[in-house]
Amino acid sequence: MNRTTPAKRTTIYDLAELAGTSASAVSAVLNGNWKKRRISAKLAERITKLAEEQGYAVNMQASVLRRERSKIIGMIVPKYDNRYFGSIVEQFEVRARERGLFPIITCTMRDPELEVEAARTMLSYQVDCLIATGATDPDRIADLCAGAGVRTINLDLPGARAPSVISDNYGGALELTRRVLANCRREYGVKAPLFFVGGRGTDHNTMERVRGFRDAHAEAGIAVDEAMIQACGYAPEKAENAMRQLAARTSTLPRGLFVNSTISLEGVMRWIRYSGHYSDGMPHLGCFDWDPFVAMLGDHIEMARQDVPKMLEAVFGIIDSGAGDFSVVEVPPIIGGVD
Amino acid sequence: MNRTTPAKRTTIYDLAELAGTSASAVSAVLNGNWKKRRISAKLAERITKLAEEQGYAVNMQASVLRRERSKIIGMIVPKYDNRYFGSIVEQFEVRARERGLFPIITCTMRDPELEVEAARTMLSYQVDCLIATGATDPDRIADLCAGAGVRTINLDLPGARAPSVISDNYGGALELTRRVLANCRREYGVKAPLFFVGGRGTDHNTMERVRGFRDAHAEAGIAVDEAMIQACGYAPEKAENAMRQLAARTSTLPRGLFVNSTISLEGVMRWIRYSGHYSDGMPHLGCFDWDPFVAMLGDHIEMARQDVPKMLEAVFGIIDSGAGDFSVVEVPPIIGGVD
DNA sequence: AATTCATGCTTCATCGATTGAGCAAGCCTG
DNA sequence: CAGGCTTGCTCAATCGATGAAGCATGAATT
Repeated sequence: MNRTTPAKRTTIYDLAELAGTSASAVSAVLNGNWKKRRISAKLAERITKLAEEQGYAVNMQASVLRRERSKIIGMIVPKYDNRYFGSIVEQFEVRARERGLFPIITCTMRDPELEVEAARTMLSYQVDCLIATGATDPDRIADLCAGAGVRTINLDLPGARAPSVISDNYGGALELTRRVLANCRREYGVKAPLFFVGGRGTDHNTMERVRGFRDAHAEAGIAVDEAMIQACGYAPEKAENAMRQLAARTSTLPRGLFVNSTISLEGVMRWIRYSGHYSDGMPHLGCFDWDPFVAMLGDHIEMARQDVPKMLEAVFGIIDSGAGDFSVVEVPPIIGGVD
Repeated sequence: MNRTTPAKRTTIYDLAELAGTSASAVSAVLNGNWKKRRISAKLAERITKLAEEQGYAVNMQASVLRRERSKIIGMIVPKYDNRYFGSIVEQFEVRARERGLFPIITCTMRDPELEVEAARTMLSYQVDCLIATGATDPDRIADLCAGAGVRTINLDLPGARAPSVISDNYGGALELTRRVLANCRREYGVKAPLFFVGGRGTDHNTMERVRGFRDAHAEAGIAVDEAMIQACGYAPEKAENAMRQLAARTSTLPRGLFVNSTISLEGVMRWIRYSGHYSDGMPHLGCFDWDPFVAMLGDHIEMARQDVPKMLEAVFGIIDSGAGDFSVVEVPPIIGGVD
């Protein structure tokens, strides 16, 4: 099709020739600072019209190369398979565009190697700022960026070498656990510990949630055995497996579960449906994360919905203010049952 | 922090000086074609080591500016709020990286203006190829790209001026409708039409699904009234509203519904839960799209899961082969109940 | 000894946009 | 009418990477 005419793109030089002026004037007009450069309104208009007619589009590579700031903002994100990360990404894009920044996002499939690789690539593309969302090793990324003089902000999981914006995992888990314990007491009259399943025992969020989980039990005067806490990973299969193993070693299953993400919940629910256990009645569930369909699964479920708008507001607050301290902002999640 | 030392990035010139050689040699070594350029293995190794030590990263803007192909591949996508688009984006990234391409994705919030704006921006960033996913006006985008000599491929919704990869909407809807009709007949013994809700009446996919819906009814000898087809838009609120209106004008609600996306289903389910209707028993549902939690909502639901891996295989097949004809590839969705 | 050839580099123009410096013409001002 | 100021532009260097062309050096061939 276009093989014959390789569609040479219009440049400012082409426009300059057509307008009988210099590339410099064209550039000034097209990037809006023609007043500063004392270009007449007449010429400005002529150039603008020509550019439109010719379907001119700046070559960002050339433009970025010359300028000192690229106005590109990067984000790395683990997955796109749940509403939490989905809305983070959506809001990130909206807010970036509002500020005239160009967002580039890359998904690292929860692979630590890919995370670093992705960060490096983004630096190659001259991002002005990089948001590391749910990164396994945020400090490694912060170091990489510091070496290139690029700002980093951690989101969802905190780091020590850049400002962080996270959920109040402790507070959220504390309240969530309280509610599920109360639900169990109300319906079944039991005062037994819940089973904590999902997440990585090494990550900050999971540790904080476990702490909240423990404290809520302590408040209620319920002892929690080590075996009742299985941070087996986030994947559905892993959570499903943890449930299977739990069932294998206890005669009476717990009447309440604390599930550490919707993704893990996927596995838990699958197991509940197909294992035949809990046929005498659904256990009370608490899920640290929100999903609209989970909310419809029944009245036995409470969720902690992380407050994505507030979190992103905090992130861009840091960006806009240029704050440099490595503090951690904790945003309370919204706790509720079926909405 | 780095305010004092603006962290001047290392360039090939810096490395050249350190290695006592020329920038040209450094470039040749670092981008791998030093054999072609007859650089000695000794020098190559020295430069490589130095680059590593200095934490050198190519400036892609400069590199892309110079080369004729950018190896950047763009995708525009309507939303990240459902599993379908989420997995499209994930797989797109994986496959792009496999081919040494740099994926950039942008979400247009189903806004036709933003779609065009986003396409224009991507062209500015010199994408080699643009995938328009679920675009309202794919041909407009195709024209823009053609003007810049950039390939486009339509995904999810077809266009006339670029190759397209879509689901077999007709076939999927036909089979889905058949199953829901059969379920209704089995459980309730009724031979009444389903209610079609969600989607945009103007888009190809919805029209094809309506066609499948109609043909399945015709097969079963069931007449379908115009009012039973409400392509009211995708948003949950719109679907919820359509249900409300349906209930307001009929005395007996249909025993089966065809819901045109999980997003619309969100609204439908909400209405079912809170309106008080259907308290005598859930209607049989068919949903054109898949979600793991929807699959757990009960045994009254059938889903058409669009085959994302196959679709992306087709997309990259077209990219790899360089095919130029504007044909439409239709990939059959996977139909099933609770998985 | 003269010529050819391979090897291992360096030089320099180039991609397109940006911007500091500079220049010419017109207009005031004293 | 000389000197200064404003207006409206152009020139040319620059950002960093790339690759065609060219230039030494030494080895091989005639």
